[in-house]
Amino acid sequence: MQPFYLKIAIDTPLNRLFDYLPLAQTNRDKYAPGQRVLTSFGRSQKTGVIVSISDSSELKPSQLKPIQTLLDDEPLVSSQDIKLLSWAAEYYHQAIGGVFAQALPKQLRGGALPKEQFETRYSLTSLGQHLDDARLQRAPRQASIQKLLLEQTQPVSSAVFASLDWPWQATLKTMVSNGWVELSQANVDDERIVVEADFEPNQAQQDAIDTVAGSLEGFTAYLLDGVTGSGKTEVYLQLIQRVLALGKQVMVMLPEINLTPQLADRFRRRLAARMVVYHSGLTDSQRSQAWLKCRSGTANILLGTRSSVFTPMQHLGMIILDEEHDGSFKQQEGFRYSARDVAIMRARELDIPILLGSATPSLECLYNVQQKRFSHLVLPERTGHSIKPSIHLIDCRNKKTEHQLSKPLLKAVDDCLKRDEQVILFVNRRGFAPVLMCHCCGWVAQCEHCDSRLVTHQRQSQLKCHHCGAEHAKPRICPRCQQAELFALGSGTERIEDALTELYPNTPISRIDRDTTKGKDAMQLVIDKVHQGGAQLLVGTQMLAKGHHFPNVTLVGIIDVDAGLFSIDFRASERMAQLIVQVAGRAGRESKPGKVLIQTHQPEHPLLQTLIKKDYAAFSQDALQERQQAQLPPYYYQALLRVNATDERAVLDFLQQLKPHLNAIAMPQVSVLGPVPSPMLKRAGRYRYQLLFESAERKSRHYFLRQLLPRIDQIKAARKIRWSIDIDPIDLY
DNA sequence: AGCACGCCGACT
DNA sequence: GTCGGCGTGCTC
Repeated sequence: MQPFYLKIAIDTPLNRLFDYLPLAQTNRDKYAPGQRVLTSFGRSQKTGVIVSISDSSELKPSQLKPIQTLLDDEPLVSSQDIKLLSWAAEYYHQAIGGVFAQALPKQLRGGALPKEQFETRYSLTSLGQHLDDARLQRAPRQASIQKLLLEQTQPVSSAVFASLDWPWQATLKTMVSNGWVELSQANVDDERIVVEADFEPNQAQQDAIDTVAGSLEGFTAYLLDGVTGSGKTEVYLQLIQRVLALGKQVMVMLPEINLTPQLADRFRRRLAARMVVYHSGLTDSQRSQAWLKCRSGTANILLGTRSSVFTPMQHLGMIILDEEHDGSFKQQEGFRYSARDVAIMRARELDIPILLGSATPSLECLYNVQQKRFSHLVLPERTGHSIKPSIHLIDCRNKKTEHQLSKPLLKAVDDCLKRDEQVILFVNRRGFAPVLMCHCCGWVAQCEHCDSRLVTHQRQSQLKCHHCGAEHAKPRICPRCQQAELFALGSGTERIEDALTELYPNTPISRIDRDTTKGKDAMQLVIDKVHQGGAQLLVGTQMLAKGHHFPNVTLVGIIDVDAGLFSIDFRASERMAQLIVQVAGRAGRESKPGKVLIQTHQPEHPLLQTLIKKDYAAFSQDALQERQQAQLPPYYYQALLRVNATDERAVLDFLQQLKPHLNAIAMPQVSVLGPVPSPMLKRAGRYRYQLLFESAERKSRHYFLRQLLPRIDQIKAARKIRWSIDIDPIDLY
């Protein structure tokens, strides 16, 4: 018999597949790519996924071990998904085994049986519906259960009995054995009644629906561009209905967990569909159940966050990704990827449409629209439904401010509070102050683990690194010169909150940032408080810009917009504009449109002017044009090579040896920025350099890295140092 | 990445 | 003697 080898993806940082022998006396047709296997790997045991089956191996048969167990008879991962995962591993320079591990829920990764569990549903039999009154009077518990079930029009889960304060299980069991209550197995979350009638779309919505519905077969990326309240969700709903009618599944992705319940409710009221939600808040078994139900087709709608982009779907017919511009679609640590871009790739491979929705589209997407790679669907503002807030700049040049609050802003706050209305003050920075400095010697609190400055958190008397999460007690004296003259520079939400408490001692103030909304219900408590109405002040970070609408807020103050205009990060001004538009959109209602005041020292900045005089669309056009005129590409692909070692010379030697290689493979489209000057910093006895690669072309970046990485391996000095590569997943297909 | 092996100095 | 520090090499 011809020997064959199993190429297996195993969860290890080593970026390669591992060859294993099949079990003794087994035939080749027992094996298929996508099956999980249990292997002995090194000294430990690991589960892996068969990626391919091959006639050859680079290792001698004596070096190979057989697998220990074949866990699946049928492939758990489809060949299309194997292709997608292999692509993602290569594209994001990640170890393939790790990528496969991420794509499987924890239980399945551990080798659990891929068995769907179905919830039991209860309904009355016709016998149970017409029980004798006298008999029920003698059995009050049975009567209560019958009453609950009589109210239902379809079989229900045991959740309906939750209101009973006695052990209903035994009584129910009796009723089942008497033939009064019937058990059935349920699909997922399909216990719903469609209460809302179909909505009549307006012309723009209808046009968008018709355009997409006209080409449900075949890949197209659509940018659905519409301001808050223009009815994007309605377009989604109608298109979902059409795809479901074809017997296919739809994947709907949102940037954050907090946004899922709202949309899930809306789906339940409108769609008679079998929906599952998938996000990091689920338990392990909920996750694997949701995953399996998407895979088998038991569920036909998946509503999920970034991590759900790899969920297998048997008959996926369309992908919808809402708030396309949102940074939460990027996984920033570990396996760095952009769920938006993976979703686009997935749609392309499956040859199905993908809808990217946003009120403030990213420049990459708008550029792709310009290049005719994406199709642009615009929903204009709906008249009379939501009124555009008025935006004004406050020129802060040469003006006195009280804790960064200017006179005109405070005047507007006063007026607003007098009218019993509410105010949002937006500060895009948590904590008390971003810099802690010594007045005597100029020492600045720096994080020793990374290159950022430590932020003062006065409430906990701590210094925190917002980059890597390091925390220290706040020192009382300067660690360098021992003088007790430390002062906090700049302000974050805590400091603005303090200033407001002083200025408005009788007005309720809520602070909304990651620190105050950590608890399970903390966010909901704040929202409830705000919805009670009355004069209130809300201070917060970008959390305010997402999800919740505050109808009684009529004034939005943006404390400091200048940082967004001059950051080295080329995406800062775009993000700033998105935030202004989003925060503004959260406030006011038809009868009381919001007013937005922006404090700035750059009132004549052209991008700011365009944004306030026109709108986000004009701003983004200008921003793209500005880059073109400066001969800059619309966006960059970035990669960061981190090099560190125990002594500085080793790093310098390494860089010296790397230099000729860089010269040999450098291409005009790729610039090597670095070593980045500042980060030559001592870090627990280690020295560290960073090389930043920038390229405007995806192809050249990948070519470059593919050439470079093996050369790094070749350099002997590399053995003495550690290096890692980090790729900013700002990529489109 | 982990983890074991092995070589060397320090200490009961 | 032997405990443990970390430099080196390996995982099919």
